[in-house]
Amino acid sequence: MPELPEVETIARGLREKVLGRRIASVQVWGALVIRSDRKRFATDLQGQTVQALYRHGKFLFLTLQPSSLVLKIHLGMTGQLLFEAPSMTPLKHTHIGFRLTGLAEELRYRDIRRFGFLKILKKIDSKLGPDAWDSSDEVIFETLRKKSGMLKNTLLNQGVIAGLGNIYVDESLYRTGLHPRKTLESLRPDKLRELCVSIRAVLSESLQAKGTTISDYRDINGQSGGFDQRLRVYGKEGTPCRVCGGKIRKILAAGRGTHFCSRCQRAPR
DNA sequence: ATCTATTCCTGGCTGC
DNA sequence: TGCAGCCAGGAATAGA
Repeated sequence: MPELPEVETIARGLREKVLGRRIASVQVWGALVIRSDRKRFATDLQGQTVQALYRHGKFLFLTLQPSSLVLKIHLGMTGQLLFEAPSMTPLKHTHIGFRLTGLAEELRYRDIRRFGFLKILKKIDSKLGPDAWDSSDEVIFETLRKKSGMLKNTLLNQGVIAGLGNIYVDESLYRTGLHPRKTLESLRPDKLRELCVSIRAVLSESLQAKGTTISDYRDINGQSGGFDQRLRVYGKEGTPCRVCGGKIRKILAAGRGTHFCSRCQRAPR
């Protein structure tokens, strides 16, 4: 499932390929992933040049000229952006194809579970908090300092900090020795600082490995990520903690499978 | 303000 | 081997 490092990896690859190119045509095989006016989708995009590509949290924003419209993309759980030869029969669950001028391959959006979506907007919208990677440590620290609630809930909330998903929240909390059900307001400033450092370290390491491959994540070249081997708690329930030998457990928190070390990460109260 | 439950969806896994 | 049932979860939304 693509979280910040995976989406950033995709964004970097995409920029190289699509910036400055004009969208020659748009093929729609499955319109259900389009969350704006479906009738207008292809015609709005055709003839537009991709001026810039931004990532904010797990969202991608492609700004288009001359219309100034914005194509907003979220990959959900299983969304993939792939470059394939137009002659190649689209893989099952491929929904949209973009032909770009001067590019032999076609950019295709594939999404098995269809939790992802594409949307055309008049301008970049943002209900998101500061990006977990692009913002300074100070901004992340100050943002979290003003918040309350359970760590797992708050860190997953994209309106607070944008980009963290289930995997990286669990991994960050593990590294800081914090139980996912602890509250933000119960943390001393130095511990919160430590959490911020852990978040950045996990993201940095995963980005270097080009992300984690869980489910169907692939970058634009169809490559999977390499961070899987560095996961310490996510998907490791029942195995011993590498630090203390305690048992890694899995509970439900914030409606998500939540992994932690029963010894390193003490439950509140 | 914060939290939980629900909806969307399909492939993979479990158990019989 | 087949198949039913369950599980995974990001975002949006309703309701507590």
